[in-house]
Amino acid sequence: MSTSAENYHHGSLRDALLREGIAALEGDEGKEPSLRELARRVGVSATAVYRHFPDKQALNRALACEGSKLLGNAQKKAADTAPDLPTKFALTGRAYVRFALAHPVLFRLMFTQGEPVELGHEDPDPARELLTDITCKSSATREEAERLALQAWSIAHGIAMLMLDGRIPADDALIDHLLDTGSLFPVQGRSSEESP
Amino acid sequence: MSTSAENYHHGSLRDALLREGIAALEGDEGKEPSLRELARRVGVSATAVYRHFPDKQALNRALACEGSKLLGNAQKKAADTAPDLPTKFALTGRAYVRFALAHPVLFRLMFTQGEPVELGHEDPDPARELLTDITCKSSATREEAERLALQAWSIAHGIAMLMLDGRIPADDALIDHLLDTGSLFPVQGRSSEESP
DNA sequence: TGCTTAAAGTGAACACCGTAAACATAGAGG
DNA sequence: CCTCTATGTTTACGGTGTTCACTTTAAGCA
Repeated sequence: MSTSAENYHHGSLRDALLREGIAALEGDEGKEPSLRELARRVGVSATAVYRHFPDKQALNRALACEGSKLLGNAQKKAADTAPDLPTKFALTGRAYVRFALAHPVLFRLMFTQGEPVELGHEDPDPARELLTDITCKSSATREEAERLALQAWSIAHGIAMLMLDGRIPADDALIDHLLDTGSLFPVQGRSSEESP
Repeated sequence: MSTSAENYHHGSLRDALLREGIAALEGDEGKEPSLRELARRVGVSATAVYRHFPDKQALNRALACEGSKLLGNAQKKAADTAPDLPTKFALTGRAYVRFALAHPVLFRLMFTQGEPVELGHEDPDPARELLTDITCKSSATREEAERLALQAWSIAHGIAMLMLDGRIPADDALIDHLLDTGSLFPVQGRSSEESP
């Protein structure tokens, strides 16, 4: 009797905390749940959490990690529906901003954590990996590709944050309008007419 | 004896709170000071704050407002040193990101507030005003100018946030590298061949 | 099988926090 | 001079993250 069920010692508290934590973050309440509140929901004493995470920040980091995976999946799914590279590029950015708007608290948490989240052991943020992957194929030099990736990331992140903070109307059309850099990013118009 | 000195009834608590608040936000401690801590620094009981602000969020909004003025000044100063429009555009963006890096807690506070800060009664964010002012002079249509302004704001804000969150190295050279949109934003190369 | 042991969960306690309510004081104005 | 009101203080409540000493439980070894 020790497969993975929730028994006396609750079995897998860690997983339950992460699950309930993500659920709470995605819920409509605009605030991240307190440690005690989370423990309450899982049906466990507050201090039990400390058997699995050294402190609240560590819990948050784990949740942020979970969020990064979700974002990565959303972007990958979006990219897969696109036929060509420019479309992939555009849809990836759109998915990024939409994810932020769909899960505001989680998205904020993912970036508010002190250090960048280390997902697995070696591989970095899947979102970023996908992005550089795309730009690499459409730029001459590697430096140019990296710069393009960072610029694209910055503009998407900026749009997301400004919309989250109510500085810019969180309008779907506006997302595309701002992300459609048109003449801006060369990747948009270069895949078919390569050499100038 | 009631000019503006700090007397028995402390005179101008409101101003003192704002002053000490900004000082605390600009200090090296990476955390925004608690209401009680702030009151302690000013030498007043915690609940005295509530005579001047309905709650902590209101205090924060006032501090954010103060911060917006500081940012506006920094940008204006940067813009004034530039001879031509493209340079103004570039230096404004650079000042924005540098301000964020120089005052991380304050900058975050300015945007984390629920609603956008209303500075005076009518006039909006001075930073944004300056920006649209610049893009208006370099774009054909008003729509094009607004889009350009929002895109520029987004990329600067994105860079600032990503650097603040440790996603991107907070490197001065990198700021310019990413902000130098070069072929990206048309305003860069248009001021000399524009017909006024 | 039974004993030991370490992992996992508990409750009480501490120092904070934001906020509310009742009370105190000082300076202004009739 | 005496009152009134703006501004401050004390006390108190519920919430938080975290520590500590304690109990329970399951697993491993004799």
